[in-house]
Amino acid sequence: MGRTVGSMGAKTMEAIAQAGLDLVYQFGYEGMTLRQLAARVGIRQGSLYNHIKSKQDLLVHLYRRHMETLLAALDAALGGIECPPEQLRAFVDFHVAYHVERKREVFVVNSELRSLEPTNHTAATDLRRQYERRLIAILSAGSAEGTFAIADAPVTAYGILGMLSGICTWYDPKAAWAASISRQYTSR
Amino acid sequence: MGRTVGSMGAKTMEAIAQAGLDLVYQFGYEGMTLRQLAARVGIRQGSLYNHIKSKQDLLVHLYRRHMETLLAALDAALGGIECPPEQLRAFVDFHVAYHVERKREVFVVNSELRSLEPTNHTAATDLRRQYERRLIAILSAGSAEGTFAIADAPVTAYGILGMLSGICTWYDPKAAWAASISRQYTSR
Amino acid sequence: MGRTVGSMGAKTMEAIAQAGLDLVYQFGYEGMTLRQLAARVGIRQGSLYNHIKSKQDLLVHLYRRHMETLLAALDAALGGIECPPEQLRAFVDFHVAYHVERKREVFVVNSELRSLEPTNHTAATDLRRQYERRLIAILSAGSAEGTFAIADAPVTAYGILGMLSGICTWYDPKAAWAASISRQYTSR
Amino acid sequence: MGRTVGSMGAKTMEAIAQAGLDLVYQFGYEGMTLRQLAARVGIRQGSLYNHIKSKQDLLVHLYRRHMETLLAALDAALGGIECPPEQLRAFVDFHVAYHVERKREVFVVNSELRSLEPTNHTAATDLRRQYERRLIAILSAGSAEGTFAIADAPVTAYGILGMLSGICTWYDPKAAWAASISRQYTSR
DNA sequence: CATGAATGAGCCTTCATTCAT
DNA sequence: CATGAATGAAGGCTCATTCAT
Repeated sequence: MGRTVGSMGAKTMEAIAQAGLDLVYQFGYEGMTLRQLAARVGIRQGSLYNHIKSKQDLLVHLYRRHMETLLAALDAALGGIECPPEQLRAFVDFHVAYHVERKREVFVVNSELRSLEPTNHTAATDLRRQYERRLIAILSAGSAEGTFAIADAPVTAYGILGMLSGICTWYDPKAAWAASISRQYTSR
Repeated sequence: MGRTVGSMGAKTMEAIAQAGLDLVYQFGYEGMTLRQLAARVGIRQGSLYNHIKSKQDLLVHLYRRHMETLLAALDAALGGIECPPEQLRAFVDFHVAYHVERKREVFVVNSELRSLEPTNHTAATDLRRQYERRLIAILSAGSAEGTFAIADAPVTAYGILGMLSGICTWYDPKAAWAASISRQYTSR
Repeated sequence: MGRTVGSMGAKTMEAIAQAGLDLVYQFGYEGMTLRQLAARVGIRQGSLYNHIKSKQDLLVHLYRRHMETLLAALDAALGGIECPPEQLRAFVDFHVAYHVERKREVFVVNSELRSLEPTNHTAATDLRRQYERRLIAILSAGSAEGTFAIADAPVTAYGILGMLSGICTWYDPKAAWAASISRQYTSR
Repeated sequence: MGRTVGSMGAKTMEAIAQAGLDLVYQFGYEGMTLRQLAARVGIRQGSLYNHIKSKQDLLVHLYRRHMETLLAALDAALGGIECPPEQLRAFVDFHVAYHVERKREVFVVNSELRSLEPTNHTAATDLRRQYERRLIAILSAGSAEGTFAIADAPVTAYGILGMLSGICTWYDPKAAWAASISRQYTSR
């Protein structure tokens, strides 16, 4: 019965990823169903399997997509900056700005790790570690040149990331008080 | 047919709540099953319904139990303190200490709100609001007496709670660096 | 909601096995569906899983049931007979009579081995080997006492079984010519 | 989207039939899938429909191919022989030799009749009946000339065919004991 | 001819829930 | 109170088949 309105060949996968992210954000991975997903995309349930291998595969796709975009954007943000303090400042700026703009992705990535099967869990954790390594490298370089007085670069890195992520949970650029916070921060 | 090892009359409900918390923490509300729960408690699936009305009812129970304990403990922590600055300090101390000790409950309560049906969602939100009101009251009192220079007590309260909750996501009393953080904080 | 006409507790499993055998015989293991099975038993599809673990488990049950009944009946048929020639005659009588009476079971057991998963396949083959060993033992004993002049007991056993099974594929006690065959055979 | 390695124009249908026979033999008609078939042939699933009309059509093709080859080979084997006893001997020789060499086809044709839809079932049965008629004719001729003392040619024919088919289920020319059987038989 | 993507029906299985015993 | 067996709904996934490109 051929192709129907609402399906556009190669763009279908993109639509699946988009709708998938929404649904996982809204209902959780276990809570969403592929029937919902298909309905949002505008295709029948079975057709999803022309684009993903399984429901789990969709989650993996979401993870990988997020992490790879994140890593690429970070590299772009740090590009050309040489001295560690500036790199650190750029890292912090980037991290908060990027994560605050993508609350859905961040929430999904943080709360659905438990739904990844062992193999995929490992792969996802590896990607995250690559991101952490960027910060560790900055801290190590600054420590080596004597600019940063830190005892242990990895431990410090985890501390910084934890605190920054904490910010992302409560900072909402559209909230009433965001303006005042922003003013204080940028007046450094 | 008769009672089995593992079920001890009145203690069964407590076991269900305990195991239920573990499972929701581990797999999420949608991800856990009543089969698993019954297995951990040591009874059959149908027997659960002698103690809970439904799966949703279990989640509600978990929420209520957590919030009521929290409110009671807060009242105990604030009891007898009169001046707002001391109350605020006590609130902060209490909040962090309490939440850091109950990461499982906190995680569940924060991430499974979406799984509460509308009515229960409202009830849970109401309980949380009671907690927030305690802080708002402290801030208002301090503002009224001129000790705190804040523009808007509720907004400030949400900001403080968000930041404190942020801490709870990364602070781990058993982590390598916890000692040094703790030293800095208590030496105020 | 509660128990319905057509389901009688402990007898349900027996009904499942009966209907299951019919269906596998009629449509093959892959060709039958659990919907059909449930319909024939008079319960809903999901209720089957209170009695079997899976569709595969049903097939395994059918195999085991057949083989264990067969082994027990064989032992009963050979009981008390001492001399190998008489044992052999009893074995042949038994084998043909038993298999001709259970064409459905025999067909299923012979044609659905390929649908058994590796582990179950092995288990089924082991049971069959037990049956063969009974015949091998008879032949060996007869050979040892000099009554049978055979070069290799196992090989002879497989030959005999193959030929007897061949008979079961075409001999039909209800067919037009069965009477004359029977007359010839019993006139030995 | 041109043509791919593995598909060679006109030879594709032959490859489909070959692979189809293998798969039906291995998994049964219901158990095999067109995905597997396409994979073995080296084309995509949809491309199969350039060569077969449906899955059922493949099975019909397999049946027809087997039966027509069989009938032609039988006619060749019987060609020129005039006297019924010699014809009967030739028929038996041919039947066993041919079927023993094509165990896969024979198994499929015997065990998948139930998967043929009514119309095709009839057609297949008709072809088989043509084969049987050859034997019936031989028996009738022999009976008419007084060489064979048989009461009913068709019934005798079915009996002979059943027994010969029985042989084909256990006789394996590559088995350890085949040599001795063969010696006995040919020394008639 | 081959392909990729779509379809709808159906499959096995699991789930939360109920209730007679 | 606990149990075993039942229920209906749903879930993820596969299948044969179609057709525009």
